Amino acid sequence: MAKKPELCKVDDALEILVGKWKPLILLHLLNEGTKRFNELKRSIPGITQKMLTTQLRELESEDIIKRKVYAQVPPKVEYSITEYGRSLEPILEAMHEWGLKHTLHKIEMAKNNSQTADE
Amino acid sequence: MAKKPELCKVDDALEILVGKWKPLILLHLLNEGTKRFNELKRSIPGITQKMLTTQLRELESEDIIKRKVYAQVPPKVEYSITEYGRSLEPILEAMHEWGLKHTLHKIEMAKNNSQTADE
DNA sequence: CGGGATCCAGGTCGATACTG
DNA sequence: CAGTATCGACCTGGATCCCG
Repeated sequence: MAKKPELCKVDDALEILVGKWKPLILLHLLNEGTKRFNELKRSIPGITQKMLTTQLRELESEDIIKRKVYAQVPPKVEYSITEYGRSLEPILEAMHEWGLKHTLHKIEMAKNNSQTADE
Repeated sequence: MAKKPELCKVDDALEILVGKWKPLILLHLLNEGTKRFNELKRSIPGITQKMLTTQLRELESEDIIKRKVYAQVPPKVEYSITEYGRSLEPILEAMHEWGLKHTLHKIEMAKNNSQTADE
């Protein structure tokens, strides 16, 4: 852990990951490689076209994903993880593992609280 | 990486960490142990009392930090990381390291873009 | 097919003032 | 000292409609 709070770069990493759909988008591209726009849209139930577009654009602007446009009709656009973006995989993995434990931890906390409340 | 997107728990971890001041608060408590309310406030320039209070309350509700109140006048309240909260340290560390690299990566990208623009 | 443009609701955050 | 209460600005995200 860095000893100088004023040099803390955690927020820089968070900015990349924060966004209602970004973790899911990254998960799909990491697991399944290249995907087209509508493939992604179908893979992520509930997302709107607008949100998919904006979140993809934000990830692209940070060089996390790559956008490849084919000059043809009908249009074809493919998205994939960049080599650089793949460096986020361990962090996402760690957060997922922690999230799993946290789910169990919350159940434990709820049990203890109800016991205390019963006394 | 989990193969089932619908079971992705990254967002659960993200929810704990997201908040304008939470990484900084955690960093201070991880590095320096127990701290009083106003000690934290002084350690984090720019934060308001309201924000410090609400972010501390949120972290406390997830069992990440512990709040100890001394029944005395003037009031004295101490905050510290819980054992459970300490399990976040590797993730924060990884995000900090990634953030450092990302800062350099952005500089590289900016160089390449300006070169391309010059052509 | 893969978007862009617009409008709007809800939440986050900051400034300020007050309190036991 | 360690909060709480209130108000308002800003931003994110959702719904909807249009376009090459």
